[in-house]
Amino acid sequence: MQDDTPTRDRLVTTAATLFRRKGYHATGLAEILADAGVPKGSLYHHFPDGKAGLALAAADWTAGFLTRIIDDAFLPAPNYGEGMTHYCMKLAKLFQLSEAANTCPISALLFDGPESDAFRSHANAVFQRLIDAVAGHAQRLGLPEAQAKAEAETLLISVEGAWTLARARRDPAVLRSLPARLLPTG
Amino acid sequence: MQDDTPTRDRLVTTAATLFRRKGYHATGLAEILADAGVPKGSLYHHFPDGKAGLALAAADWTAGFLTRIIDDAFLPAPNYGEGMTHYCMKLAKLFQLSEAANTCPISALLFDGPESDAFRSHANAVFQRLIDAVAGHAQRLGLPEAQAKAEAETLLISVEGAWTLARARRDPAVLRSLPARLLPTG
DNA sequence: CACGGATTAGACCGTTCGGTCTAGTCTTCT
DNA sequence: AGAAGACTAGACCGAACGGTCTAATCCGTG
Repeated sequence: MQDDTPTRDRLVTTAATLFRRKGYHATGLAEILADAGVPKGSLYHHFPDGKAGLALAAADWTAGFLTRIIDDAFLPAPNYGEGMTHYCMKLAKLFQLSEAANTCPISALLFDGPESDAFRSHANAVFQRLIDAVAGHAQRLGLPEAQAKAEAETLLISVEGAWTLARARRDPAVLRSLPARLLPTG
Repeated sequence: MQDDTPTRDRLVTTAATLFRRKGYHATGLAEILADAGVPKGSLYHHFPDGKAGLALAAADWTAGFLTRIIDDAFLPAPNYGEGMTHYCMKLAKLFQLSEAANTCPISALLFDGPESDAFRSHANAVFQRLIDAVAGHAQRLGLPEAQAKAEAETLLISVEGAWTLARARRDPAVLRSLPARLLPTG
C-alpha cells in the first residue's frame, strides 16, 4: 500500500479493507495508518472527523465498488435471471479472493460502526443505492417495475445472508447456490 | 438486572444483550459488569477466559433462545409454510421489542468477535444447529429430507439478510415480507 | 526567489481497554 | 464451632485507544 496513489485514496481503501476484515471497533487507527503508510496528521487533515469520517468515506467507496460489480454482471446479460447468476458468481469469486475472511462488503463497516444514527442512515442509503441499481437492470431487462423492485430487494437480502453463512463456513458454495434458490420464484 | 438470578446467568444474558446491540468490540467489560451488577472478580471466576469466554457462553445462550422460538413457531403448525410464517412473524415482533437496535440474534456476537478460528467455528456450529432445528421440523411436516435441508438453509439465509436490512431501515416490514418471498418456491 | 496554503510528520495526551491480584465474605460440610 | 472451598469485591496494571497539537516540508503562484 506504499504506492503513489493519493494519500486520501490510500487511506480510504485500506480502511475499507480492514473494516471489512475485522470490523470498525476492532481496527485501530494505528493499524490503518501503518498499512496505508500515512502519518496521523494526514488522516486528520483529510478527515477532520477522524475515524468516523473515514469509515463513512470507506463505506461510500465500497458502495461504488459493488455498484460496478452489479453493472458488470447485469449489462451483458440477456435477462434478469442470468444477470443475477453472474452477480452471485462474481461475489463468490470475490469471497474467495478475500480468503473468506471478510464481512459481506455490503453490511461491512456499517453495523459495527458507532451506534450513531448517522451511521445507520448512511448504511440504509447505501443499501438502497444497491437495490436501486439492481432494480434498474431488472426493469431494463423486461421486468415490470414492481416485480423488479421486489426481486432486487430479495437479491440483496439473500446475498447478505449467504455471505454471512459463507463466512462462518469458510466456503463460498452457499453464494453460488443462491441463483438456484431464487430462480424458481420468478 | 439486579435481581436474584445467579450471577453467572446475569452475566451471560446481559452480555448477550449488549453484544447484540453494540457488537463485541464496542462493548466494554465495565459496561457489562455495571449492567449486570457484578464485580470483575466474579466474571473471571466464572469465565477464566474473560471476555472471549463470556462471548461464547452468550452465543450458546442466544442459540438456545432462538431454538425455542423455532420450536414454538413450528410445533403447532400444520405444514412447513405456516411454521415458517409464524417464525418470521415472531422474529419481526422480537425485532420491534429490541427497538430495532440489535443485530440479528443469529450472527450477533459471532462475527464481531475476535478473529480467532474458535469464534468462527463456534458461529458455524450455532448456525448449523439452527438449520438442523428447522430442517427437523420441515421433515416432520412432510418434506423429503433433501428439500427440508434446502428450505431450512434458505430460511436462515433470508432471515439473516432481512434482519440486517430491517435494522438499517429501522423497520421490521422486510422480515414480515419474507414468507411471501419464499413461499412461491415450495 | 519569496510567500502562503496544503499537506506531512510524529510526539504527546487523557481515557479506557481487558486482565491480574489480593482481601474479604459467604456457604457448606464435618 | 471451625476449616475449606466457592464466590464476591474492587484496587490496580500496562497497553492500546482515538484525538490534538506544533513543527517541518512540499509546491504552485507572484
